[in-house]
Amino acid sequence: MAERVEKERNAARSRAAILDAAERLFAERGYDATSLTEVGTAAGVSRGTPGYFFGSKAELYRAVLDRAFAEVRDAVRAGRARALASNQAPEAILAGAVSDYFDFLTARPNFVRLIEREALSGAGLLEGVSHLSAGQEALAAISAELGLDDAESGDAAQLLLSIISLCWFPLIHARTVAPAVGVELERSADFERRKRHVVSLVLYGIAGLTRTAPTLAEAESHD
Amino acid sequence: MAERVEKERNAARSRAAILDAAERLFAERGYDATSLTEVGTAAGVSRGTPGYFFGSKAELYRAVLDRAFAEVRDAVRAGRARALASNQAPEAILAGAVSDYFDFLTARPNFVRLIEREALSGAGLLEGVSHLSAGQEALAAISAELGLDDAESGDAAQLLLSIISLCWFPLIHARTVAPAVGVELERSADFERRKRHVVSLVLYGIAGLTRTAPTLAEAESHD
DNA sequence: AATAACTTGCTGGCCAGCAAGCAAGCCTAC
DNA sequence: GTAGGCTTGCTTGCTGGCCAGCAAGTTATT
Repeated sequence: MAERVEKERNAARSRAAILDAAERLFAERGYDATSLTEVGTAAGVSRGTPGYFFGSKAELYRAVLDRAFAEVRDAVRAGRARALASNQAPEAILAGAVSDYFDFLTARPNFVRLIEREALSGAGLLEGVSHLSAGQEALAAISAELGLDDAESGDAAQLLLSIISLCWFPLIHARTVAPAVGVELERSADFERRKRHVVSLVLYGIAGLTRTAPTLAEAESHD
Repeated sequence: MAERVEKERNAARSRAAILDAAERLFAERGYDATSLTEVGTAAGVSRGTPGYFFGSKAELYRAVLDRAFAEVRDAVRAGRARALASNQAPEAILAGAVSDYFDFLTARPNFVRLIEREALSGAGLLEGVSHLSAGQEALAAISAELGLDDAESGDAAQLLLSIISLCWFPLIHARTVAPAVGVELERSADFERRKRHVVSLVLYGIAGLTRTAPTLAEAESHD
């Protein structure tokens, strides 16, 4: 068998391997529960190499986050450009965007888990990161799509947050809350059904929200 | 100064204080990042007392989860009973339930964070816990409320999961995703606005979903 | 072309620090 | 005085950071 895998020295390759391994381990087990020894082993290098390249565990973690955010930001931009280029109706574009976002997150469980862990840890690192721009771009896109002016963009932000909530949640709670309320999310067909439900809900919601004009305060009928 | 606060021996009191402190610390910092020394200090007992009462760190954690779940299950039952007793229209009941659930979670950040951390850690402990019953009860309530029979209860489950997603997310991501997309959640007025949006979205969604009869497959207009 | 001087990728031993768990013992209420 | 509530001393295991060192290049000099 080919035991002669790849043993030539290659800093770029090692760095990338370490980043990959660290991203997976940090996402799966969390920062504290991941040792640099494990990262090194998973990356096919020695215990000391992660420290050699990244200085400290904290800096390695930071590097993992930076790379992940950069990837997401690029994807959001690409998706927005694609939506702008197409000449579909606003509702179809929205439906497509929601569907694409759902798929995007589903394909990147590491990213979702990393952010989730960050949120639980106080999110100190996220504040400085350039991630905000991706959200702002998405918000502008949705406001434009729905034809809302600045005064109403608060509603667009609320809607965007709802879309994110709906796409995000199944990825975290596929084995906790979802089965507890009778939603299976084991097979990909289950995820497809979930996605269709989310898209439908968002579309019906938009229809209702835009019908009820500027502010939607009077939709409330409770206490 | 009154250094003589409360020094009488009281096992029940100490147990409860340890559970309270552990719940807070586990929720805020996570399992790994919380030491039994910290739990003891926060509970006003010594380093060794948590171990004395609960045997091990893992068993203490388990006890924290059990107590939290029991509280939630009771709250769900109480809320359901209240809804059944009232004679409001289905939509009003749903709106009230969503609003109440939103408030319930907002008042229990520890619970939300504990479950979130469990979900990220593989959720081994949640499978056995009696938490499932709360979800099933809520599901039955919603199905009955919307007048869905068993064949359609899958849609009710999807809707329930959406409601939970929408109420859950702002609590986790008030300082991460929410500000990134332009939704402020700092003050309670911000949370009120968010709650109103969620209730509206759910109501509009229900209107759309129930209008489109048994299965809502054809609501899809994308790829 | 050959060799010496130097850089860079990577390893593994060492150490300080901290956490969990155990066990022996102290203190208080009965 | 004794049982149970509670503390404290200690062990053991593990982690991250530091560092010395080595080997595989790379550059400069002849």
